[in-house]
Amino acid sequence: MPRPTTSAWYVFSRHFRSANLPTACSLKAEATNLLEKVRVQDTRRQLQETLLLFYTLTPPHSLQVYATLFHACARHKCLREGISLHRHMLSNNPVNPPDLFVTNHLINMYCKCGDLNSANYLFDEMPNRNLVSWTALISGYAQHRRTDECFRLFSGMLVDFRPNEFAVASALSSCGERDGERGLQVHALSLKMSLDACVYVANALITMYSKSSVYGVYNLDRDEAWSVFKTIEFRNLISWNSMIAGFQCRGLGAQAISLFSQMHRDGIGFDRATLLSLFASLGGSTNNDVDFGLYFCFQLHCLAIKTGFMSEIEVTTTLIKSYSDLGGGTANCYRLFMETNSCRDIVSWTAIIVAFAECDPEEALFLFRQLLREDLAPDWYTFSIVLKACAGLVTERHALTVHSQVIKAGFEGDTVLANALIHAYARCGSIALSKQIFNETGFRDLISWNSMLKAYALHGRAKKALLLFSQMDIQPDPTTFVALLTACSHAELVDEGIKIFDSMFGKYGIAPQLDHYACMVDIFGRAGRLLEAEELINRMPMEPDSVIWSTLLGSCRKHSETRLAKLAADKLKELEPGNSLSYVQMSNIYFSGGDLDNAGLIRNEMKGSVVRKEPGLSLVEIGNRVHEFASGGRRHPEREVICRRLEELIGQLEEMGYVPETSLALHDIEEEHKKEQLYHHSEKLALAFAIMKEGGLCCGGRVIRINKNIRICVDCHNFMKLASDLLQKEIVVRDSNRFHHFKDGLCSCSDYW
DNA sequence: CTAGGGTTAG
Repeated sequence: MPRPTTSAWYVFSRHFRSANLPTACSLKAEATNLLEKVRVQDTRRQLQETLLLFYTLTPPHSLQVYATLFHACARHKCLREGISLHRHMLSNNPVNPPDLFVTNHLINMYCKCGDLNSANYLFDEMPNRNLVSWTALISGYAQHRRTDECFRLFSGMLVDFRPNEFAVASALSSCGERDGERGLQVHALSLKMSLDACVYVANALITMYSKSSVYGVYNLDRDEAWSVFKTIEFRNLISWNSMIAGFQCRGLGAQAISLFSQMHRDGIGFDRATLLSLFASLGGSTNNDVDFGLYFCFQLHCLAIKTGFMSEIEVTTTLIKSYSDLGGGTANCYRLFMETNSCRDIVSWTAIIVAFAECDPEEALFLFRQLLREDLAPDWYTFSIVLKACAGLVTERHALTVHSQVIKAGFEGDTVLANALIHAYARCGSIALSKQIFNETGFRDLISWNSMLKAYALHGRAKKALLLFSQMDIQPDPTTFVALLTACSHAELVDEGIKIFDSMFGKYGIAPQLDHYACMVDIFGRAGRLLEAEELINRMPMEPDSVIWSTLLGSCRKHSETRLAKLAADKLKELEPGNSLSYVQMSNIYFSGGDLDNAGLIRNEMKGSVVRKEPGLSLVEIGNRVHEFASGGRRHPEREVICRRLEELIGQLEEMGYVPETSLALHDIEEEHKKEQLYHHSEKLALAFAIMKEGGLCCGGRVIRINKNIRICVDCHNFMKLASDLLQKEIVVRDSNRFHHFKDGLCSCSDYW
């Protein structure tokens, strides 16, 4: 697709680049014309070059030119450039009183760039305002989710003006997820004023209804956004884009794609906004699988390359996000990021850190350090995602560092960042720091409470969680109850759990979802009340998922309940054929029950299939370096020494009464081999390594932290308890499920996990 | 000038 604006710009810039300034200046009239085109499609970089050129031209300039440039600054969110242009205008074209037209542009520019204070100031100082001034300010507040101010402004406007379609549209655009009521009122107002047929209003209605639609099973026939879309007589590109974005924000990727194909068939064409919504809809979709998403992501990526849209940083940024959401590989994301090269900004940096944050937090932090070396200031988006990466690391060292950077950057006390810190400190084992942040946060939202409850649950502090819940001063949501029920299940609080589960709907009107049923199955199951767990599964209003069955299977394993275990394992195999748990657990159950034949059968079945047991991995951090241990320890270069230290330790522990739990191991090999297998579980190797390198331990050498990818086994649990006593050290193990704080021979979980 | 359009914690 040819890009006329680009070629026009190049004619202009050639004269400029070749330093042929007289020629360029003589093109001043033409320049105005070209500047007009700059605002339509060109990139931020081209705007910056245009501004450089503009400053070489002799003033005075027409206000029209300033207005055009302010518009371009607004579109590219170039606040710094906008401010210098504003100053330039004030010193070269002093107009008193300020021109209404240009001031409206200025308000728009400051709004779009996020400087609402300046916009508001200009607005207040205006001797007279028109509808556009009001509308620009309202949409500015709308874009920054300041709903209440929007409606105050809107009512203020109604005093002096009869709203037109733009004013109504901006009022609609200010409605957030929870402002459906107000949205309806504005819709009614637009009907009264006969503005509802106007495409501007209809487009805003599509967006408003998409955002505020109720959750539940999606039904196209009951989609208000869709019914608005269908009735628009003359749809424009924005109508289509808004509808695609509407599907996107409800996670309906397949619908977004099918609307796009219809667009294509109807010959509508598309722009970058279309692509942005489409990519986002594929990444965050719930109604189609990953293969579908990756397939269309790739197709659209090709389309974007062919049509030249990959030169736009926004398109690349959102594509990075989609590929990372769909598991398209961090390497691909990184390649895309590298291609952005010259126009990288803080948002694209944040996107690439997002791509790494969960699967490779260390790489994410490495990227963050690289970012700090650039001339870009991390914003609170960046910090929140970096803290998420910190939560995936072994020690709180990184979280502490980032915390100090958050303070230096002036974001201290920000609720979102406080929430991220609560989460990060808790995940790194420092629940005291979580609580400190929680206490010091001036404004706590639902996520703050949920994060703190979750932190207590993770550390098995059920009583504290329940106490905190009783102090909660806002409406809980489904996540609140997941945290509470998890806490109960980790502390054998069966009756409390039942009470909470019943109160969910009875007292708070929240219908239990799959997560909550899984927690209840866990509560019953761990406590050995397996029949009650089974009964609950049978009367669930929805189909149990793999989490429910693997939870039940785990409980059956703990209480050697073969019949239910077989049922759960079969269901799990059906739902997740690749999950090794259904084989491993079943074989263990048979084995510990002495049924070697069946145990062997299952193991052979597993060997014959493609399913492989997830290898146990433990991470321990020594002297600012993370060391990874796999079961058997073959990977580590210092394996020999570590094994010798471990054997020495085992000898000492055996004197204290440590008996290897060989009966629980998976293998029917020789007793000695079994022991060997157990001895070389990754967390034991990690511990041996940590005490070998004792000098370099963090936290004053008192606490050893180990992160594990799967649940700790009974034997390692016994081992850690005794080791904490022998070594007089606190050992903190985070497994896939929760934290275990071992101290003086005891574990914080009271052996119930 | 004003409707849609990149990164966001549990």
